[in-house]
Amino acid sequence: MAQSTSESAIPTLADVARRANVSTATVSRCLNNPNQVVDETRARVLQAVSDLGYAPNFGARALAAKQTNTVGAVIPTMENAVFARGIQAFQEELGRHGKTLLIASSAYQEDLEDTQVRALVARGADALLLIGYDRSPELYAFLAKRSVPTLVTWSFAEEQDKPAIGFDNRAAMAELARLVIGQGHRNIACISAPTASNDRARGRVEGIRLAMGEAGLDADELLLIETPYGIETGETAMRQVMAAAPATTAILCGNDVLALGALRAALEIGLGVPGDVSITGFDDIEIAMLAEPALTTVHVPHREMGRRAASMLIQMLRGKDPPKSVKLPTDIRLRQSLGPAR
Amino acid sequence: MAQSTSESAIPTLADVARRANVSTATVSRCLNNPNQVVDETRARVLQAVSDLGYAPNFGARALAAKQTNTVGAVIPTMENAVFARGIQAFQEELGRHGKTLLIASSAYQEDLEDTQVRALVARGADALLLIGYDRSPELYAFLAKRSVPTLVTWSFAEEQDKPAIGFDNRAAMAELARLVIGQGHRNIACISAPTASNDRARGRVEGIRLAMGEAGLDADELLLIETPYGIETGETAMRQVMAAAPATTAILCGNDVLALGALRAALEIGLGVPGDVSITGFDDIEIAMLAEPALTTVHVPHREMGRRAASMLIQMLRGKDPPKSVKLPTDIRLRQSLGPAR
DNA sequence: GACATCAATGTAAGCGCTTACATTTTGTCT
DNA sequence: AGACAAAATGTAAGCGCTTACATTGATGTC
Repeated sequence: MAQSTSESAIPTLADVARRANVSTATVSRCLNNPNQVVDETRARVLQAVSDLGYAPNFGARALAAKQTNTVGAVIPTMENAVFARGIQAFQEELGRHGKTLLIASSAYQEDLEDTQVRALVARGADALLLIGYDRSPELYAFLAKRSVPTLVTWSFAEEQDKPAIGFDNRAAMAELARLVIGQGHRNIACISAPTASNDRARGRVEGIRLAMGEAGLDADELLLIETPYGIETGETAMRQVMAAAPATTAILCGNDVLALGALRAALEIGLGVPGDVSITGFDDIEIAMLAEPALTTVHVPHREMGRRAASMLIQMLRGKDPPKSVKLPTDIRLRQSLGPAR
Repeated sequence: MAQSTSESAIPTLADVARRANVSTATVSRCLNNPNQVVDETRARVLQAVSDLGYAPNFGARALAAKQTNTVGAVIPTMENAVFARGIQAFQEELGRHGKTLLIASSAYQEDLEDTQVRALVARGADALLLIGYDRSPELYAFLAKRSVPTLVTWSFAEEQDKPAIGFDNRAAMAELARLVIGQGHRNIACISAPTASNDRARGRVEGIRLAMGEAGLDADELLLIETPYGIETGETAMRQVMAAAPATTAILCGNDVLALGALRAALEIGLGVPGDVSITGFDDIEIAMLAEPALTTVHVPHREMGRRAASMLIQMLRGKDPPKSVKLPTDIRLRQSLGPAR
């Protein structure tokens, strides 16, 4: 005594077929191409499905159909509201097309990202969303070999040939830096996320240097502090900046969270913002506007990016010609944390 | 001409076996129980694996082994920093035990949660993490039938028998409300997330009513506005509150984000906080401390909750006796947004 | 009425892996 | 050196599903 319709074990396609008095093929068709099956039969099958509480076995399905309707994404962290938002939009759009999203996080570690990408592929991700360009050639080669459509996002660089949808971190930050310099600031510091294997952070720093150069400042004089993502770390970095270079009047931060930390540290130290020092961020997360003083920052269309990334990936999945990369516009949100140099 | 070692197709176990001159069983063992294989053979196999760029097919593996080392989680949204943080910790701990996390989000919709849970199970999730208790009996029945270990989190209620790790939303909010009332507030309003199918939100509202009752206030007089998660929605709700009941002196919000919105609206309307009205939150997200004035709120140990949830789930997976539910302590963070009634 | 056509359904061959069981190799003991 | 146990490896049967191909039966045509 083993298999039987009434067993309490997990029901399979065959159980459903038996109960509905049809073949497994018909059940399968009911589930995947309902209109290939005549109404009456379909009703009977669906009834059996619900009677039994049947749910298809994903692994078996993937194995047989050689596709999973699953898209994978590896993001540096979920704690960053920015990724969270973009990914949420990405997921919503995917859902609209019947695709499921698998998320993994790399904790900002390149080797972990490598592992996660492979895990996602092994899991059958039909396509992948990756943040930024920076990763080992081996990984790219692996992806190419498995021919997994891959879309780079949160970054955009003319010189890269991989499909991407993002924005020009360098140009956006340069624009902001020009504004800062235009306010008379000459002693500038930057608090950035670690730039190793993070082209976005690197691009932003480069943007500052670019604007400094244009203004006749010595870009090498930029005081740069790299520190992991976090309000606390931003605070600490800010203290270091002011200890190392008390004459600093403007601190451009690589992202809003770091900027928020810097802001807090400034107030704690007794520095007025923007009276004594100006502080800027990047990303324009919701609270940037709520900070006291409100944070001048670079606004990025995260939700749009997420949504369009999904569309592009779906298009790639359909085997269309590789889509041309998209550069999304960013714009500066001028708020109180930036003022003229003292 | 089709299959062959040098084909550019995706390599399978059989390809590896052929190249290493062993059987597929040996390759499988090398990958799963390395010490069952003699060193020399293993080296040869591993070499073949890397030569070929082989990665196991997850679906096939799940199908054959009947387990996936995957844990699923359905969260209401990723945009809420609170879930993001807890889940991040959850994932880290799972990773330490060789498990992978699959995340799905329900957008705060009960039916979507149902769908997602089933999808996760179909995908082979060996266990599930769910937020709060509220969901249909059918879903619970389904989970029981498939015998998927399930852990409820972010909530804790004595009267529930499902394994859970969380905190007592009602008691925590009641404690805060007592403090507010202790400051002389009598005209109290609450801005809450929608309470339908959200026992956490409901518990928090109940907590306020409880404290009001204790203090001899009429709990029915509590002005309650329900609105989705968001700073903007919090702002709107705050305006409604003050329009409907200008005498209100304290607004208890169901979460920090709503409170931040309320705070902003208050300042816009020209109300001093806490001079004219006091505002409190719940969750103690990072920015609660940074708001101006800093937000009085209930601190919740999210990371610890996530970490311990992972441990519990792993224990459940090992088939240990069902773990007893855990109630984590919360504590009030008194900050400037709460002051005596005017 | 015989036959072609087409829609609905059935049959059965895998998909890539794990694992129980069978077989071979190695090592140990007398 | 032979016998035997243990270790290493091989063989092959599925796991639950999709799908190419085969079969059946209805409908329409001349």
